[in-house]
Amino acid sequence: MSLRSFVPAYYQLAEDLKNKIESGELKPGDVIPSEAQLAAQYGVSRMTVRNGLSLLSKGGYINSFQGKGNFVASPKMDRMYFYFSENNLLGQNKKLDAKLLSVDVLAADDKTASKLQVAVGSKIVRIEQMLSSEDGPVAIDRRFLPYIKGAPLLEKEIEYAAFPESMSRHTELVSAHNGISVQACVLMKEEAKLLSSKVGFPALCIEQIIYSRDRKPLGWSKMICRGDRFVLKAVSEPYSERL
Amino acid sequence: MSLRSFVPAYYQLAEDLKNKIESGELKPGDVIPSEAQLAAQYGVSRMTVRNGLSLLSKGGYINSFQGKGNFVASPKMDRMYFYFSENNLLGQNKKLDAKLLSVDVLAADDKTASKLQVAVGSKIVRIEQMLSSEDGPVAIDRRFLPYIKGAPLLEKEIEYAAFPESMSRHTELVSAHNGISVQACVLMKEEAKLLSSKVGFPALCIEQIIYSRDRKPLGWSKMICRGDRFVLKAVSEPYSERL
DNA sequence: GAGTGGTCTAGACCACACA
DNA sequence: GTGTGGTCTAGACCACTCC
Repeated sequence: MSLRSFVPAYYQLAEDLKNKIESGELKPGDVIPSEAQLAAQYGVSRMTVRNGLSLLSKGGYINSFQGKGNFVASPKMDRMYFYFSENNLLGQNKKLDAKLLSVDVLAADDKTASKLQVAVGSKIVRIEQMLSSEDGPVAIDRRFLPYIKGAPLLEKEIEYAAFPESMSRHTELVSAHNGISVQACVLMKEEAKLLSSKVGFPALCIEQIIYSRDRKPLGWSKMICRGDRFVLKAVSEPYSERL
Repeated sequence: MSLRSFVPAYYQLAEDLKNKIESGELKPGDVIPSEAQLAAQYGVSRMTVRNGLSLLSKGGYINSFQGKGNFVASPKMDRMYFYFSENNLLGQNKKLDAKLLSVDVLAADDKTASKLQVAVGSKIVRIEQMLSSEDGPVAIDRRFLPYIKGAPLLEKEIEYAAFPESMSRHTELVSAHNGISVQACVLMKEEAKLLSSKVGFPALCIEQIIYSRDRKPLGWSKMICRGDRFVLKAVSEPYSERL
């Protein structure tokens, strides 16, 4: 290639094509010039072209079909992403403050045992905390963990009381993943009191189960959020993975 | 390489390393053998190794640092995603049935104008529909679109009344993206009636704004979902993008 | 058969990190 | 300086699609 600026050639190529896609010059379904053509056009080798195209592919801009060509993809608007950690539950700027309310060791009841896939009556740890923003109380979070003596998870869990945060801190130790369900509910008496709200007011119930790499539940969290102070936001493309 | 099976070499390498990561042999933070070492070890060229590593990188299994090495990544448990379209709002198996209630052309009030970034009083289309599962009514969806005569979006929109579905059908024409917010609310009189429920019962309010590629709002949807029949589920790792 | 993307090689030079 | 990943080349053969 002749005049190389500071950005890699494959990146320039990807940017060029991306711009053509976003400007509408290349529409979804359109075929992209063949890799050989692009290589000639940009004066680079085919591997460099492929490097650029793989960027676009990773970003969801194009799809490749062997023997046919590279085609502009339709944006997947049905797949939504959001972050779920204490730093961004309420948006980028607002931070939540976590206050530990209680830590108990108790026997698992039916529901908890089923969620954690342990025997009914086995020892579990319950951690209760309150999350507040500058506006006041936002949510009550109750976590349940199997009581495993000496498990690093447990000890740190009690020390720093923050569910997804602390869990992800431990993923240095265990590869894990995470499932969330969001439901509408209303505040019960105790929750309303803790959240300085009123019984029957709308709330979000966010349940979270964290699994180990072999799909065993490591923890179960149930968060009750004041409806007026909590909004869950999601977008159809990853926040960071933009080209 | 000597004995090649049916899968590409780079893929085998990626699988090998993935298994080592998932089995715990390689833990998050661990460094992976250098590309040169892997190349020698597997008897392939360095580019082939890099091809395999890029798979792992794309899948979030490893991170690369120039001059340092490739490292096993910690799973990002704070990044959640879910699908939001009528076919999977309630899970994979349940399908929602959409019933068109009304279509009107009216003048934008303050709120709608602001959401759609149009002038107050300008013409907009309002489409109201009810979504039901086999269990009965689930949600009321109200959509607002700028009234643009002859816009393909609008006409099809009225024809097939399904928000994310129909919108994504049109993304063959316009690259677009999508923002959702989820809030707790309670059923108002009219909604309760339509949903065969009662005033004050918990509900989810899901607002969705679809943007064109130049970030102009193309549509605004506000969905009121019966709390007892609607659960939003999200997970921390892609279903499909697995290695 | 001609054209496409998929895989792969055996080198090369560079930018960066670390000692 | 040595080792690492990042970029790039100029070829090659294969599998696939379409004619």
